[in-house]
Amino acid sequence: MGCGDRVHQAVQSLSRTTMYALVDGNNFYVSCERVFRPSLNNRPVVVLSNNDGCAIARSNEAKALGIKMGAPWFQIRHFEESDGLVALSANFALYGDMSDRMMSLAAGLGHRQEVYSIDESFLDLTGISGDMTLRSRKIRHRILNWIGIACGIGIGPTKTLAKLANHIAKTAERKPGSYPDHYAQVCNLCNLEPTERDALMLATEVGEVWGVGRRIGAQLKEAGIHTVLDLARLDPVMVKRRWSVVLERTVRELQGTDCIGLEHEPPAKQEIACTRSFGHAVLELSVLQEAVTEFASQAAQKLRLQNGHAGQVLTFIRTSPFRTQDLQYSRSTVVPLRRSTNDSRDISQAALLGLQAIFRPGYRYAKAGVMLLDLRPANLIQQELALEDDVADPGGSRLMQALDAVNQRFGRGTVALASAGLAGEQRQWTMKQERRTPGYTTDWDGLALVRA
DNA sequence: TCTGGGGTCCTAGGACCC
DNA sequence: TCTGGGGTCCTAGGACCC
Repeated sequence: MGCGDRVHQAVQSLSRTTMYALVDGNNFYVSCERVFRPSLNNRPVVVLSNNDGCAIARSNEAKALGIKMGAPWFQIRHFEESDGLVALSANFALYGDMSDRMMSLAAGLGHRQEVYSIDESFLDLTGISGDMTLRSRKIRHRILNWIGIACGIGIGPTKTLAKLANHIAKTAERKPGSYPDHYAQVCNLCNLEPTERDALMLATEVGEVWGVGRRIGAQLKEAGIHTVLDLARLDPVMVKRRWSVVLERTVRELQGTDCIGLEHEPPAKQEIACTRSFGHAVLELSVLQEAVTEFASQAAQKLRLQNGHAGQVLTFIRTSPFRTQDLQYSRSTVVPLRRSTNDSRDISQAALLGLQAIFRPGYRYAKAGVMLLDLRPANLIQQELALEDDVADPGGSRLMQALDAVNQRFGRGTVALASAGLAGEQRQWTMKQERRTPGYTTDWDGLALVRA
């Protein structure tokens, strides 16, 4: 052991060594669907994005067919005939509800939890005594038994290493022989001898690392860095100079230095977006106006839900980049609000003003969206002289509360702004969803029937 | 014919201002 | 002959994540 290593160890023992777990549901959306339709077990299944556009979740059997993440449905639908592939429209209300249940059980693993995405959470295990691998297997078993979702659990001294361990745990289970079998389902990198850990890093491609995407991955390989071990052995200072401060942090995390840490509470959002691709190409301004009004009101409702105000409204429209034969057009614009607000009417008005400014006739529009920017807490209200309308209902907040309450009780879109147009089939821009499963846990009409 | 949605952070160029 | 520098805002795009 060199002098530098000894100093390093001394520093490590002074500052308590961190330990994180990452709990991640396997093929999450597909697993949620299978809980209520066991007939889907052992079959290739994909869950499709909005518009039934592309695959956003795949069962192991679907992965084995070579179906890639994000594959367009029209390119893979032949597997329906040839291999019995089942495709379902995404049912996000169901997945959100299953997620809540899974998260509450996963929380039992550590003393703090950061819910990172709908199917993943980090747990802080720092300072907990006992066998973390055993403890993780018990939690995993409980989630599988009580909720019906299979998870992979990875443990490491940094979040990036916990992510890597999680990848190993899931891959070892799905592809026997890819890693030693005992890493399947739960992989704890904190327990390993350096030679064991290096062997795992050597067996893993650099592109699997959290923070290394397609582009950076290709650049690294170009530079002769093929495995996680190659990346972990680079000099962080060189990495910062040649690539970026972001990749430097990733390298340090792979070397065991905790640079990211757990988020104690979700940070305040900086923007709220509502964007959609259309079921069919849209040419008329009037149709875009309906869609933009609807997106603006939905974004405003999200904003009210988190008790915020927005200072700016961004509107964008664009053609389909996949239709290379079409003339392309993509523009966005930001309209500042006179005063920050969460009132659907003011926000829609601003969004429509923006649309007016960027709309050009003669294009086949494929997508539009509204984003709320410059967000702040609603309690920081800028005082100004009340206008006549505002005297009875300052800021329109009582009207908006009533709107939200009605829509909460009777379903989204029961009460809407007139410029959003009529609901249902008369709208020319709504998305296709032809393969939707029932809301098994979120809708009384969707309850599963059990026959004795 | 048919290719998602919601986020974050970073960079760069042009317009404009002093 | 010789034409600054720094700041901000806007717009666009790239990279990553799930």
